[in-house]
Amino acid sequence: MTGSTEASGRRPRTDKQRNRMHLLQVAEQHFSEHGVASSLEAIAKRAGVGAGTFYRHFPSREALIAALLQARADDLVVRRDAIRQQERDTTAALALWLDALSEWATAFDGLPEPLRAAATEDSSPLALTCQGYITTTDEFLHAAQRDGGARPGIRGRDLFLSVLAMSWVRGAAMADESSPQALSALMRTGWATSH
Amino acid sequence: MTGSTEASGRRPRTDKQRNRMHLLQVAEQHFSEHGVASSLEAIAKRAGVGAGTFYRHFPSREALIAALLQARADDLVVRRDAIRQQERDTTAALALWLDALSEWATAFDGLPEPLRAAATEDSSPLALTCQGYITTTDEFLHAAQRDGGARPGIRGRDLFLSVLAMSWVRGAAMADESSPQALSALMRTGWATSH
DNA sequence: CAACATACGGAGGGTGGCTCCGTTTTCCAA
DNA sequence: TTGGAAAACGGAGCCACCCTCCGTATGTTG
Repeated sequence: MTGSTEASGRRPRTDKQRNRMHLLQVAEQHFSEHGVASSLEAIAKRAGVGAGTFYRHFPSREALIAALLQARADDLVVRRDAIRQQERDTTAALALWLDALSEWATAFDGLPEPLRAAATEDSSPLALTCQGYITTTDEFLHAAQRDGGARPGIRGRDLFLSVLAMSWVRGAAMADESSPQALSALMRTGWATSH
Repeated sequence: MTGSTEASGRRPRTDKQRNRMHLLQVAEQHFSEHGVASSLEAIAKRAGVGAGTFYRHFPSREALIAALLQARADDLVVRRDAIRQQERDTTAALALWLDALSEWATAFDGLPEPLRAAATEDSSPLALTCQGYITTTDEFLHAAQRDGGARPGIRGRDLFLSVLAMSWVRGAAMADESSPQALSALMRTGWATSH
């Protein structure tokens, strides 16, 4: 994936690769501690790198987030495939997939915000990622709808956005123990059929 | 309400009142155009007022938002009372109230964000406002639950947060025509009983 | 119309995003 | 091995924004 958009014949310089890796590690740590809205300069400094270098690697906050999520994409694909193979009940499968998505969307504090933006703006580095997961959601959803486990008239996009919304609320409702659970249940009742 | 927390005997200076009114008008306009996350300095400048004056009137963005919402509080109270009197079906009443809340929460772009924060942090100027509406939601909800129109095990707080979440998503899903509707339906299905 | 309280203005300090360009490092070919 | 072109780096610097502080101006009251 490194240098995917570069058409040049020469492979990237080693110091570049090294810096990129290091920045990603530091960013992962920093975002885990302070959320994705925290200072990018702080990350650069913590990585012992100039601001210029940082922005050359990741031109925007979203680009950095996209790069970090890339690493977790594999996990999600694995879970998706595991659900597909192990869970024959399409309704349960959809529920499991939404759980996985929800977990993914709360990997960092404040993550739902840029994800929501990316789900509508095509120009974001995160847009492609979101689009992929929306499609996957659509697949699970269609299967469940075909089997009568999910209401018709709902689209994958709606469910994806709902997951983001619930994850967004969860970030605030942490103080309250039971709200996240209640909200998940409410959402599930929303898409599932009533038997 | 003006000067509610001031215990002084003397009434506020006229220029202060004038500035406050003017700032509120300008802020209303500016937030309507650019959302509640836009620059406060811009509002001060647009109002022809120094930064100091601005912050003396509204020490924080949240304080300004709270003041702006204060004006709309009357509307909501009127709607609440109208629903209580005119709608005898408690389930429909709850639905109407949630619609009203949803409209309120989307008065400005980006409003759900500070509202969510206020719903959990007591120290916010918005906290009291949110708490009041949560209580009202609880009242409508309890009535509906008593009549079997809403599922048990849900709390007003959960519904309030759900409304915020849906409003939050709506801000992004605008490009898409049907998503808001789909999400509202999904949420309603979530709290209503199935008959 | 003092003189006192109150409010105003805007300079200025701090933070953070992002750019630009002189310097350094890497790499490859001779 | 080495010369030099290409690629990256570093951080000074600019801009936008938040917010505070204090000298100045303006109401207010006796």
